[in-house]
Amino acid sequence: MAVTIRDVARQARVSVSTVSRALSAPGLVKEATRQRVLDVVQGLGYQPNRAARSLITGRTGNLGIVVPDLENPFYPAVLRGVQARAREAGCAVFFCDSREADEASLVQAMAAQVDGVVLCASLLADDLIAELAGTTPLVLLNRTVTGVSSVLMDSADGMAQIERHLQELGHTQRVYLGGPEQSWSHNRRLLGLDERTQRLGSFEPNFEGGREAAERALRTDATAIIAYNDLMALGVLSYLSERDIQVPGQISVTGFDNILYAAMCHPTLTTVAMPTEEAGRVAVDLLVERLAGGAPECRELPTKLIARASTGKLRCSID
Amino acid sequence: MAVTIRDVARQARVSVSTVSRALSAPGLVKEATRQRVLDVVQGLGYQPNRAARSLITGRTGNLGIVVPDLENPFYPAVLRGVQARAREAGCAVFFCDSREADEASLVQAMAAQVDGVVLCASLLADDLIAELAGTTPLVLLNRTVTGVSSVLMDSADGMAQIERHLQELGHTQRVYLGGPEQSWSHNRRLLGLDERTQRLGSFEPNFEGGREAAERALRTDATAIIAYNDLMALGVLSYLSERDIQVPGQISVTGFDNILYAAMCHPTLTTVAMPTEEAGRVAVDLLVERLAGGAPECRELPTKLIARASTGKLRCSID
DNA sequence: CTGAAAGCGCTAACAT
DNA sequence: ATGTTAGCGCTTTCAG
Repeated sequence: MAVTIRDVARQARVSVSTVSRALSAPGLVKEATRQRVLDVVQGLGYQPNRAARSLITGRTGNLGIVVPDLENPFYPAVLRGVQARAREAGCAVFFCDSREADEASLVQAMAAQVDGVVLCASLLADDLIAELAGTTPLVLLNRTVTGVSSVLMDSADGMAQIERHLQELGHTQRVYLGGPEQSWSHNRRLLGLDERTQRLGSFEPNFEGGREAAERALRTDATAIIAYNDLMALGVLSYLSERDIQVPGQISVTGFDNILYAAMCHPTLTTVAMPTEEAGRVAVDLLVERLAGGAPECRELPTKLIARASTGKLRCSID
Repeated sequence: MAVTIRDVARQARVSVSTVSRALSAPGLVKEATRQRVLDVVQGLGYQPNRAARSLITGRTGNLGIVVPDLENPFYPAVLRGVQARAREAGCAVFFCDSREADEASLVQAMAAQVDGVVLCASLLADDLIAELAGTTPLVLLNRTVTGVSSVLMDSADGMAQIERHLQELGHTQRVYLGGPEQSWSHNRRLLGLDERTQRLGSFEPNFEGGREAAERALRTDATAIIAYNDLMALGVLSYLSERDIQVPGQISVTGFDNILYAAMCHPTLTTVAMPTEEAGRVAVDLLVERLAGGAPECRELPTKLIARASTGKLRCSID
């Protein structure tokens, strides 16, 4: 069996309560005693049993995060931010990809063994989320529900920046390839979209979705394609390249998220940088504040256009 | 407070032990009683307290995974496999990116609250890993240490397939851009490399590393560049594209891993498909077997060349 | 400042 | 087949 608090107590010639205090309430113990205990702890390699501790305190020291799609590099980036900050707060973090099961049951399952969970880009109904938030401290990411903390990225402004950029380049015929209709991000982006920009359906927010969308987009007379996210934009790029359509010579393309790959593809993708890691960190901050008894809070992080090679000045196409 | 086993017992008019058995040893309880208990459990929304359970059983029902770099799409893919299988086994999973801290301490920290951990592509010394494996059930991924379970992907054969492919295309001048020297995968790939292929240093296994490596590769007279992994290959592609070097017209390029982007980039990348998700699942299987008292075991998964557009027949370059 | 003792919610003997 | 009971390792009153 592993070394327990009793072993430490015996060897340090104090009671178990003193050991406990020396570790979790240093102020309540005489410095000399504390030092002695700490030495023994060190020597024995004692690690408090978390199960026993949380059985009594009701806290686990763990957090959970539920993301919609680990395959979208956006989420691993959020994960990293979450993990980094959680570590600082002394928490370990569970993860779940919600393609495995429905979000609600995943959150519920996690709730049993974490102090709080970060739920990303959830498509659940408002009341369901509110209900979950009643069960376990919840922080939403790119989603809002009244009374629930959330970390937002300013999608509307990001989209507005794209529109401005495209307009400066002379593109009057623009088309937006939409993401999931219920998605908060999609709807926020709509807010930043120029009313003259044509909206085209709702597509899967991935590479394949982008390819499908591109096919539809080509049937319009648009000279600029605004994709819901980078993954879709990549699909668009791939589709156009197959058809030997020059980007940005004939058509300009923009993405959204600034995933790593946006800088690696050809042509490099004009997109909107999302503060993903930062958002992950802030989500943990909000969770921690919540656990400390704070009120729900929303924080919106700025986004920024990254102009790259996939957008260019409008040229009169000759065909 | 949440509903406890006593509440269930009271309402079902049985003792707590019967409730406990009805849930964890169905065979020991009369069907009728069991049903009654289950109904009450359902009605009350009872969820056993995991801390209490693990305090006594010594099991947590949790697994951990430590990866070297979440930014490499390879690892999110492994994560998904791990999570999927872990869910089937009723386990939740913790994750850690080892850029946060050194692998050993991460594993050690996890060990305190999981039944076992999957350690991916570790660069730790053999004896350190063996030591960790003594502390907590461990399964290595793409790494071997005697006496420790591991899931391997056949890198040597994958590399051999690349070599064959390139040779069939007529490339006699080939250069290999190496990954981290201590890395098991790197060394296995070396095993599949033709002895006539030139080896070029050791680079960071990411996009930037690929760009640096490309610059070096261009100083050789190679007509085919074999990159350690896809991320590096993408860096190579980007570098060559900037210098207007045609791929595969002037130089062929191969990657390794078959990350999603390998199919999205331009030209699409010839690479070796790694069974990432499968490996994640197998890792969990091995862990579960280990926990059930099985002996350490190694499992090697096959790899497969995916020929795409970045490789082509050798043409006499005119310059 | 320190110790003794009472549980946290559950499982696993041990009875019946 | 079911009930009783003794802890798992820890924190936290309550006394001193």
